[in-house]
Amino acid sequence: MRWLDESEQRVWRAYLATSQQLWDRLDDELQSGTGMPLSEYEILVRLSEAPDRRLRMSQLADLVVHSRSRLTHTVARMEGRDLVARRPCLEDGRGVLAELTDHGYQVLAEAAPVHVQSVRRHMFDPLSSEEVEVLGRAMRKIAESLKER
Amino acid sequence: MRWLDESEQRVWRAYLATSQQLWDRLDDELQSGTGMPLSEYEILVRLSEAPDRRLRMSQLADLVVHSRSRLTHTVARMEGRDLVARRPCLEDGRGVLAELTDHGYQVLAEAAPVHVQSVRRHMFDPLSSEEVEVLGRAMRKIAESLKER
DNA sequence: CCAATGCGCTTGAAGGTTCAAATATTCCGC
DNA sequence: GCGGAATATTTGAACCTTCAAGCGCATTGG
Repeated sequence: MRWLDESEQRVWRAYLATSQQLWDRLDDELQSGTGMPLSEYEILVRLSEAPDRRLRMSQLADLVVHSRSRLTHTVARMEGRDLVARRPCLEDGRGVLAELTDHGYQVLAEAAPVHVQSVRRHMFDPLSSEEVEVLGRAMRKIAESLKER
Repeated sequence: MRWLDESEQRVWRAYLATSQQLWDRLDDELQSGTGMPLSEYEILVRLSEAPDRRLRMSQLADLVVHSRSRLTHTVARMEGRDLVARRPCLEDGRGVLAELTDHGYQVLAEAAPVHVQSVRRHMFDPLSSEEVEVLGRAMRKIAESLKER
């Protein structure tokens, strides 16, 4: 079995710590600007981009990388705040559609600039365009490899 | 206010989704191999590297990127499983030292190969050495920039 | 000295996520 | 069509994290 060498170790730890810190910061900035956690914001974004602002629960879960169960609970809470609504799916009686409400759209429209600014400031501004490019490629390669097995 | 363009958008989403999936996968593989979540494993690692296998609670919290409160609760649970012990800090009566127990060390030693293999497989194997290098640099730059404000 | 303020950590409750099991519907082979 | 396996989602309890408040020790300034 092969261990990580010094420099791999450094990369791995930088990645691990920084990815947490970055998430925490973006989440904080969004929450203090809008009261909404980043994980819920992502749900609004995905719905807003879908045809008729609707998606099946499981598609949505995959897009935002949540478990089915987590999404069910989260959507239930968001439904209570009138951000999304649930509708039965006509093509498949087992399915449920989550739909962005008008109010949800409003909230999203207010939150978006706050979030975009955070992302720009903390992720893109510190990096050269070459670094951004390689980072994107690296993440896509990792994602690709995660799909196998 | 400047929005993200197409390609920035792609990078950002690839980063966001993949970093979650990667964490989930590493966590799953560690848990199914050892029963321990990755977040607790990280605590054992940091303690094992500290002089006398001890660290102040707040240093440890910073290293693993947990809130103080979260660390208190987690260490309490781990203490119950005899992975760590708490000792008073002699230099500062307010402080508490978390110390790795022998049993904790054992558990760590068994878990480490499982985890290292996951990291190698899912993070390093898919990337060229140039990509690894740039990824490390990019994450360090982001971390640096997060420190300011 | 010793009050006042701050720091390090903990507490308990509220909130969110996971886990295993339940429900309902569809799909498949016969 | 019908029974059985598979799929989509939900449920509720256990578990973990966050949040606000609290406790005790340390430090500082008068």
